[in-house]
Amino acid sequence: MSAEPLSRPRIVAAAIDLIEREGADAVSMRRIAADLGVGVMSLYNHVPNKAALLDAVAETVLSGIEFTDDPDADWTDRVRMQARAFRQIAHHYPRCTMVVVSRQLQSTAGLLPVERALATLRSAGFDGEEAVRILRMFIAYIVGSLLREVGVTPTFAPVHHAEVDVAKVDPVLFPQTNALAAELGSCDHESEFEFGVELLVQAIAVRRERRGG
Amino acid sequence: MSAEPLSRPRIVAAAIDLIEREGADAVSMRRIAADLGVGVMSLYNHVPNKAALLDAVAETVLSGIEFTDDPDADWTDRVRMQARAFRQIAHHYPRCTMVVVSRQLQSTAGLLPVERALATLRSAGFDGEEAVRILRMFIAYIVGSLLREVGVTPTFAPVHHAEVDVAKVDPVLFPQTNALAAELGSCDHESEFEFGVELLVQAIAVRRERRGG
DNA sequence: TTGACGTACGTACACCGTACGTGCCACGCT
DNA sequence: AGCGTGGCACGTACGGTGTACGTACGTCAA
Repeated sequence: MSAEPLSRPRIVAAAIDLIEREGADAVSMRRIAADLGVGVMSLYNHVPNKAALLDAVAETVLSGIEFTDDPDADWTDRVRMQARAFRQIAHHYPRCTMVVVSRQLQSTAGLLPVERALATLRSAGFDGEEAVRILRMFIAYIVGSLLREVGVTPTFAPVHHAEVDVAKVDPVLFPQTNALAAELGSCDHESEFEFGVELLVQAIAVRRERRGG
Repeated sequence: MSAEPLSRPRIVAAAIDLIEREGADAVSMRRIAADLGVGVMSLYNHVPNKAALLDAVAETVLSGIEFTDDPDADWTDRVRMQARAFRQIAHHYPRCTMVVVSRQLQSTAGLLPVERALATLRSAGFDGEEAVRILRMFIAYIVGSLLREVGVTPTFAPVHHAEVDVAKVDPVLFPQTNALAAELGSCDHESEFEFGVELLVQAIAVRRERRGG
């Protein structure tokens, strides 16, 4: 039926497509095989098992990050850009994001952003230990932000936007939560993300100056 | 066999036990029933389905947070304490952490920390909108940190400690990563977490002063 | 020509979540 | 006391899952 002869990249692409269309829960070897018009066990000629397939999905998504690093720009701008690059892929493959962050992988795809970030921080004057600490903090913040943004919707629910259902919060037990229900209920992910990145960038900038960079 | 008559709390406790002993992947209704010495379908008299059971697990774990909030303490200390409280439960239920962060729940268990944090931030002089933004940023950082700390080990692997395998990194393509392999390979989660919290606390403290709080 | 090898595929097994029906028992009402 | 009723434990069964294994069919080397 299909001219091309079934390959690992084709299988991974089908998996990514399926995840984006129907969510990570819909992924099964049988389903992917069906989407490719192929027998189930044929997949195992190219992929050792399902876990490895999901790892490959994560790696492929991660390697799609577009880094437009400008060495002449201010280091703070470069940090900002790299943070946004992570968020871009999460925006491009929203349903895959959970898969990506769920599996830690030490492939070159995951290492390239690390290399870029470390280089940027070193060029900003931070020593190795500090660069690693700062990188880890940024990664933690970005991962946490993307998880919130993606919403971790297990089903096909149309992105239930309200974090807090106003009607259900007891004003006596939770006065603050109730008073701020409007703010808690809506969330501009873009500006929220930028707010955090800005705070972090300025915090490490202050730290750099104080150290006498 | 068992004297007590099967109840929702007993089921949830068995699930938590199982997750901590063998990981989240080992959880199945049959397995939980077997651990309780009970028929599989008996569980469904107390829990509508597996997803709801995992939600209950998350809620139970989350409600185990011990808040020792001191209203007389400096607001920065209170923020630090609340951040550490989150990390404590992740330390106490390491394998459950992924389950907790994977499911967003709007129960009172999840709302109480929110209420506490908002109250603290409001008492520090931040207005509602800012308090929500800051809270979201802290949650993102904490969630991201805990995910890294937990390691997201799907199998029973003995907490593979090295993030970067030194031998596999090409020094030409990844000079920074290679040079900092030692720092990247080991991670004192405690001090790493504190570093981030401190940076965030100081960043929002600066922001508060600048605003004229 | 023949052998080996890689690939596609079907079958089979153990396990999963859970819908459904059945029997038991403890209770409230008459 | 007799009876109805409702909740709980349980067995069975169905459609799904990952994947081990055996098989058949290409293509290419000797």
